[in-house]
Amino acid sequence: MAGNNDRFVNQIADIDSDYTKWYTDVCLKSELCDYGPVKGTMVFRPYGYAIWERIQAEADKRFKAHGVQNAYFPMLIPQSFLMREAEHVEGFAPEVATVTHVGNTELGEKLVLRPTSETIIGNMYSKWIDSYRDLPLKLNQWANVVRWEKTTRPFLRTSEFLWQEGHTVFATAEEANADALEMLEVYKDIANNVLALPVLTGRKSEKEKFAGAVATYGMEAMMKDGKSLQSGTTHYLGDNFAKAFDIKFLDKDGTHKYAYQASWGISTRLIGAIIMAHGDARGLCLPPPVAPVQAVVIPIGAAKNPEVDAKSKELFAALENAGIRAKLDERDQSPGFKFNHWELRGVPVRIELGGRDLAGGVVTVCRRDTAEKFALPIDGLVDGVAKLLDEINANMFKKAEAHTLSHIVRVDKLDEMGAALDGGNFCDAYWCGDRGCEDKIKEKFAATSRVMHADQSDAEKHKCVCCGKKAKHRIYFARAY
RNA sequence: CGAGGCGUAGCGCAGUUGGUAGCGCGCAUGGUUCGGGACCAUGAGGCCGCGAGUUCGAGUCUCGCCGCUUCGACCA
Repeated sequence: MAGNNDRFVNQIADIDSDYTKWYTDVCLKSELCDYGPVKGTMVFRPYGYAIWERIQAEADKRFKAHGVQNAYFPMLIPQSFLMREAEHVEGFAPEVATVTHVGNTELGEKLVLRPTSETIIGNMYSKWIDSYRDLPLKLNQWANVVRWEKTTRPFLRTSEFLWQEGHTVFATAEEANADALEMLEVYKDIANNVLALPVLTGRKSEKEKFAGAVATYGMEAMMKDGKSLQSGTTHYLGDNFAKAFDIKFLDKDGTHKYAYQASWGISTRLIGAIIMAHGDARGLCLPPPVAPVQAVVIPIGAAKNPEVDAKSKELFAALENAGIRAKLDERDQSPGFKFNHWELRGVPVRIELGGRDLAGGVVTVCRRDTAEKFALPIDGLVDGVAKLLDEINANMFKKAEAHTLSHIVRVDKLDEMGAALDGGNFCDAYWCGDRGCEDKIKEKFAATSRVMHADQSDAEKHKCVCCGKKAKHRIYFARAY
């Protein structure tokens, strides 16, 4: 099924034998992105950027519903800002790029390219917040950030990447922590319903926590190779940054208090998640809500059949008018070429229209997620396609969820972990909470703790998978990107 | 930053014992085609990563450098 013609079998690497190569092939050959001239940087091509724009639109809608407004803060941050929060410096220092010169003149205070904006936003918030009446303050920015990573991969890890970072401020610790948890649910909603991506959500271990946070919560998605991808994080920052940046407000009781903060982010890494969770031997498979092209109309034999030509134009216009992102492929290429072209690019629905269809008053429809081909009547086609798009989205989620659930195994003994991980599984395990055990598991199996299980009720009845002492948490261990 | 691999056309590669560069895909033009990657003809496209050395002669041998990449360590 993969290759109709031997010549093209190798257009993208085989997904089963070389997943890594398959991934980069899909990224590049479906024209999502390209490598930038500077190592580790990535160019978003229009097709890839369009996916990001869809994610942005869906996220903004939800942020707005949570009272969040968009704003923008500068990319250049005084180096000293980064130093103010001890854990924060330590965590980010190794990967921060610094601007030292302008022309030939050395700068008095060096500037860093933001690796994240807690510091500069904290600096501004301290000016803007005076009273409890100014709270809560909920801002979000869509921005680029720079983190100079050693090894990079398109979408998953690049020296510069695009994301959104929400920064919220509250009068109380409870509200701030609740915000971090609420936003995690928003992210889960986006993952599930926009990206058809099942995720595990929960609190992260101290080791995996954001540098400067009191608590970090994350959502983890399982890729087709069984590795986990951290797909979004929310942080309860306590008053750590408030103290570092002097964010205080005069409360109702007339006393000055430090504010409590949360921050949260999702990035273009989500596009990598889509690729790795849904892609197959034919390439990309895009969930309809983010697909730049949801349905492609392919006329067959239009050059010799004016009716086909006219009808395909008419159907295309009808789809567009109904708000379906459609495309009419009238290129002078063979149908098979076009089929493969759009399948590689993950277009959810293909509509074939030829003389044979026309005679029967139907079109031939092929859905990308299942490869099923069937006829749909031309009358009412727009509704049929709209329904099909919803169904595809639901099915893609179901399929990914089934894969995820069937690849989570309970592991009670350390020596079972290696086999479980090698089999592409997440390990559902109990853990004593000690960093030493996490380190040991990392060293032995190259796996890390991902997020804590939603159900912690019986954790203390069990023993740590690593050291055998009384467990504190139920948590997932997995190999991760 | 440690260990391996690789640098030849846009991409993927071949290049025998040293003799001045080839294949497939892609691209361009014309024609025939069009229900799963069409075919024919013609054509464009190369600082063989860079720099030294050996040689009458280097893509090929030697040394140095640079770049990329896979696996580790570090991370959204």
